[in-house]
Amino acid sequence: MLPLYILDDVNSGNWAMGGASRWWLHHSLAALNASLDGRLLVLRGDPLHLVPALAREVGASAVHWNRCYEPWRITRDKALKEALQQAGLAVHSHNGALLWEPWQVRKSDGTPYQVFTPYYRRGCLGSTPPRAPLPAPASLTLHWSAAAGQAGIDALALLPQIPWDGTMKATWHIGEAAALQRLQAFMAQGLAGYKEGRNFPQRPNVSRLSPHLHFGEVSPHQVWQAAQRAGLEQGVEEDLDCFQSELGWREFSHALLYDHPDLSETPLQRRFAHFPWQDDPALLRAWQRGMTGYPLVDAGMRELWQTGYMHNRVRMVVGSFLVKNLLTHWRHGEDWFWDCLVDADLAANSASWQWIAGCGADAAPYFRVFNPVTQSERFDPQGAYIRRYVPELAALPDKYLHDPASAPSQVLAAAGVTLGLTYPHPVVDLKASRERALAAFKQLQDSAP
DNA sequence: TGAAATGTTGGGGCG
DNA sequence: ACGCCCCAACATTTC
Repeated sequence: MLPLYILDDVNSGNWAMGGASRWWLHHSLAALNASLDGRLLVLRGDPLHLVPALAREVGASAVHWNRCYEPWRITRDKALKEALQQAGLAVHSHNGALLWEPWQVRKSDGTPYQVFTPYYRRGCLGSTPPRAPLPAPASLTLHWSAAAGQAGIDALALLPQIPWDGTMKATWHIGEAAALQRLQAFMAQGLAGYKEGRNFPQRPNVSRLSPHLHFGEVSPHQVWQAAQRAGLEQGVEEDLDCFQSELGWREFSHALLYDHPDLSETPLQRRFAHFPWQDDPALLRAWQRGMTGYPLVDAGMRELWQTGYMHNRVRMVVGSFLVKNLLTHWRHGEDWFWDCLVDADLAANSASWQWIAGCGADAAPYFRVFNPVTQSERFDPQGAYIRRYVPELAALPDKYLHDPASAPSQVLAAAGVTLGLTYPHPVVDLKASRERALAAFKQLQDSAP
C-alpha cells in the first residue's frame, strides 16, 4: 500500500485552503507521516494527472479514498474515478467524514429537509444509528518511495513566511494522538455540564475538536460513540443529547452544501440578492483586527487571529455584529473566517454565515440581533475572556469592562484607559445600528415575502 | 442559539 | 382603613 496526500490548489476555485488551515495541515501531515514510518507520499498539483500517473508507475490495482463533500471536490473526484476505471483500476471511496450520507437523509417525499430539528430528529436519529468506528488495520505493508516523507511535506510550503504562529503553536496539539487525547479529556471534564457551560467562553465545556474533525484526525463516529459511552456512564443524558445535536449541525451543514453547491457564494433565500449591504472597508478592518470598541467582539476577533479558533457563542456575537450592526455582507465574514480558522470547513462556515445573516435554511430570524454588551455581561460576567484577549482593559472594574464607553472618566483614567488612544471608541452606536438593521431587514421581508 | 418595549401584578410607603 | 403612587419583578408582545 502507498499512502498518498495531494495538496490540490488547482481545482479549488475560490476556496483554496486558508492560511491557518495550511499551518494546521503541515503539522497534521507531519504527525501522519510519523505514524506511517515516514512513508507518506505528499505531492502538490492536480490529482487528475498525478493519481493516474502514479498508479501506472507503481503498478497499483486499486485506489481508495475517503469522500469529501465540497462541490469542487465532488466534481474532481467523479472525473478521477472515471479516468482510473477506464485505465482498468478498481476505485473505492469510503465514508470517513459523516455520520449520515447527505443523499440518504430525505423527507418522505424524497426532498431534502430545510429545517434543522426535523432533519436531525426524524431524518438522522430516525434512520440507522451511526456505525461504530472501524478498528485500525492489524498490519500495513507500506510501499517504499524515495520521494516520501517529511521533505515532501516541507515542499508544500504550508508554514508562514513571517512567524505569526507563535500563539497557535502554544494553543494546539495536532495529529491523531493529540485528537484522541482531546476527545478523552473533553469526555472526562467537559461533557457533564455541556448544555449550560458551552455558552461561556472561559469554561471547559466545549470540545475544541472541530479542527481535528475537519482534518480527519478523529472521525465523527469516534466522537459520537465516545460521547454516548461517557454520557450514559455519567448519567448526563441532557448534556449528551445537546452535544450530539451539535454533531448533527455539522451533518446538516454538509447536507445543505451537498444540495446547494452554491451555498458558499449565494444566499439561499433569493431576495437577499438585493439586500442593501453597506460594506465600509474601514469598519470591516476594525472588525477583523478586533478594534470595534466592543470588548467581547474584539476579544473574539483577537482570539481568532491569535489562535485560529473562536468560541461558538462568540462566533455568533461577532457574526451578528458584522452583518447587522455594521450591515456588512456576510461573504466578507465568511472569507475572513476561511483564512483565519484552523477549523475552516466550507460546509460549516458557509451554512453558519448564512444562518447568522438570516438568508440561509432555518436561519436566525432577521430581528434576532445580539447585543454584544448584554451577551458579554451574561456569558463573561467576570470578564476572564475579555481580560485575556483585550489586556489593555484588564484593570477596568467588571461593571464597566463590557462597555468601556459607558464608564465615568475617572474610572477610565484609574484603569489606564484612554478611549481613542489605548482602546477604540465604539465604531457604531448599538441602538442606532440595531434600528437601522431592523428597518433594512424588515423592508426586505415586506417587499418579497 | 435575542432584545427592547409594553403590559401586569403586588407589596409597601404615604397622605 | 383606604386610595394612590411608585417600582421591582415577571410576563407578553413586537421587531
